[in-house]
Amino acid sequence: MSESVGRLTLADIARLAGVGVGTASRALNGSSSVAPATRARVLAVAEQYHYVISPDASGLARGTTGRVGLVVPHMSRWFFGTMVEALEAVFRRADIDVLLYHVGDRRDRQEFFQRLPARRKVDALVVVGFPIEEAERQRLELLDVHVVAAGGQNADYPHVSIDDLNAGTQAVGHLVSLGHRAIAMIEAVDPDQSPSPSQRSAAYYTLLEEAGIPIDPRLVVQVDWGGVQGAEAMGQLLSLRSRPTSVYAHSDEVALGAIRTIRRAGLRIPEDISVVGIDDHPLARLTDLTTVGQPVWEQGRRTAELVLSLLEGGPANSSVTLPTRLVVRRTTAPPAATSD
Amino acid sequence: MSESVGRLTLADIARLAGVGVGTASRALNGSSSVAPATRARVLAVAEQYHYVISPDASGLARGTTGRVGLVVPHMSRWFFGTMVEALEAVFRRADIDVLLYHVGDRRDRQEFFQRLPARRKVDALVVVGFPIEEAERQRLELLDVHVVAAGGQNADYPHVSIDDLNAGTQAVGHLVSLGHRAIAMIEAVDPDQSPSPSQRSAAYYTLLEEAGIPIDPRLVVQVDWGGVQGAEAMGQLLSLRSRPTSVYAHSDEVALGAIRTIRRAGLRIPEDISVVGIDDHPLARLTDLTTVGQPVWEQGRRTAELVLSLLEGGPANSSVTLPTRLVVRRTTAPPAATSD
DNA sequence: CTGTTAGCGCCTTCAT
DNA sequence: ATGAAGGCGCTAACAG
Repeated sequence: MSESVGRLTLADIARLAGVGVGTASRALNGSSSVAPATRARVLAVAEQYHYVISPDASGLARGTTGRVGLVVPHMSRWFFGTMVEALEAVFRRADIDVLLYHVGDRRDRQEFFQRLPARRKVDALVVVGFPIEEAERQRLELLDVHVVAAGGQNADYPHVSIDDLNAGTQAVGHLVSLGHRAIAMIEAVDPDQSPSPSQRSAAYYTLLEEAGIPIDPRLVVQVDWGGVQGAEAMGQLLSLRSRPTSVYAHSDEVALGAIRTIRRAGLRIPEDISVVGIDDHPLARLTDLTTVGQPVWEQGRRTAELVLSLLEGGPANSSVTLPTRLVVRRTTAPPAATSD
Repeated sequence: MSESVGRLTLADIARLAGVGVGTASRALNGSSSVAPATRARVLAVAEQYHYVISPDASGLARGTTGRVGLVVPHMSRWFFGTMVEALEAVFRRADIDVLLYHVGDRRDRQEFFQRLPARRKVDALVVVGFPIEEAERQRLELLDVHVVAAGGQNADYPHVSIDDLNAGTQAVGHLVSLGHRAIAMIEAVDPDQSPSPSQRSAAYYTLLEEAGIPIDPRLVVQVDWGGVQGAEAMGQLLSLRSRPTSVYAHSDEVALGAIRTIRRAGLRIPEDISVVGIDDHPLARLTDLTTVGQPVWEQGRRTAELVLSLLEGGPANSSVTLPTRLVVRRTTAPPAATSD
């Protein structure tokens, strides 16, 4: 014999099992119309020779890739990592492979949409955590596959995310109802994204207005996403003549940075200053940070399920908004009584 | 005309450009032997119709997949995320796609090696951050592709990583040279991994012995990887009759948890207790944690390059060990003078 | 340099 | 239920 080496093909298995390639194929794919005995024989041979069908050849003939692409702007951040984990988990169960596309900075991103490296390689694309611009959307059409967005508002595509406006309202509302009036906000923007007007910020303005609290522009600081930036922003806030009694940060990571600065300045939390973030990052629990939790894993899971549904011809208009919830821990309290 | 809809094929492009499929193929693939004018024409047509070659069909004919698989035990942790980012960056530049396989817990892992979902789908496999067991190694042979390990000692495969023994030595050595003798160690083990005897622990024992410091088993606590676990371990350490003057944690995340417990207990760092970790996690900088930095991105980059080299027929025995370096910040200091 | 022709490994009618 | 044959989209070897 000569095929002791090299990869066996379907034809080999068929011959070895004494059937035609057609039957072999059907048997391996669990097609209904195959005699149980025949199937067993084929399966046995395949098993014995450690044979598995070539997904690429199969896909070529079938017209599908069996893959989905994930476009992610960050990998080393909890939110995105968790999201990817959830997505992968669902896709894996459906026997779909995950192709990873990292678009770190603006250049990566531009190149991704220009070259479209995912062309002809995926059955669907999941965009995680950033809004698609119109020009990008047009490029994506060339992919000619389903596109869904996860964890970011993307009006153009079916998406699953949280209600940022509501999340922000829960955070700021908590501060307001605690009696705070000098409420600062640290806006976190992704330096590599178009600085879209955040709903998390909108919540702040709306709520303060409703509470009859005049907006003090000096209490609003905008920084790049991240702990160090949060720390710096807080430094700025502390240097203010009339220091805020509370801080609303757009994310826990930023909040943690702020907390560090506050502590270093010798101030106590929450006695002197209250801090609230958004996310319910694992570190929030560790540091007793009051925050607005968002179901990250769930967002990933639902997104993947949405994709699977679309792949099976399901309706394309089924976006999902998941609830967030205020998690009160120990970085918030009523403001200290002052002689103001 | 009829092919205004549906995906164009190479044959279409060839016809449209007035050449044979062979020439079209060569032109698109940048093969040398094609008249500049001809190539230009083909490229123009392809461009005009937004045509790109089918990677799967191409791969089928060529015998390669153009993909590599990444096997990762965690996605939401900084170390792994960064690693993946680095790997992806290099592979992308080489026009190689990245298939992601997440093996979270032991069951995932077992299933991965049992089913080998990557079979026939990748040209190489990169195992990130965990040691391969013998049984698993045998299964991997069925993949019949290059396997390389990143960020973990895998004697069986070419790998790039740091020298854990050395890293630990730098950390503990720092404490010893500072004058500490009551040095505690918080060992971090991944609950989903085989609890291999860590070199980071070996460093501790060796160094203490060399310094003539008797080993006190109560000063060594083993916990699952993570901040909360580190915090708990520290609680245990603080409840000891003779409290340690310093703590060596296997990772920054664990160290940060420990720090939290220390602060909560009303003790000062580094005055009352020194803390040193390993990794140089971004948070370490934010929190002024003394640590032993390891070049994570670099490990990923080198690993990917090693893979590319292997794919081009390079030597298979070129493992790489990257240096770590002590980063002294503000959580370590000489022990307070006692009347001991 | 370029056109033609076999495959690459599998799926899917179409008959039987 | 099963075998035979055509086709999926592309590459490579061969003649020119």
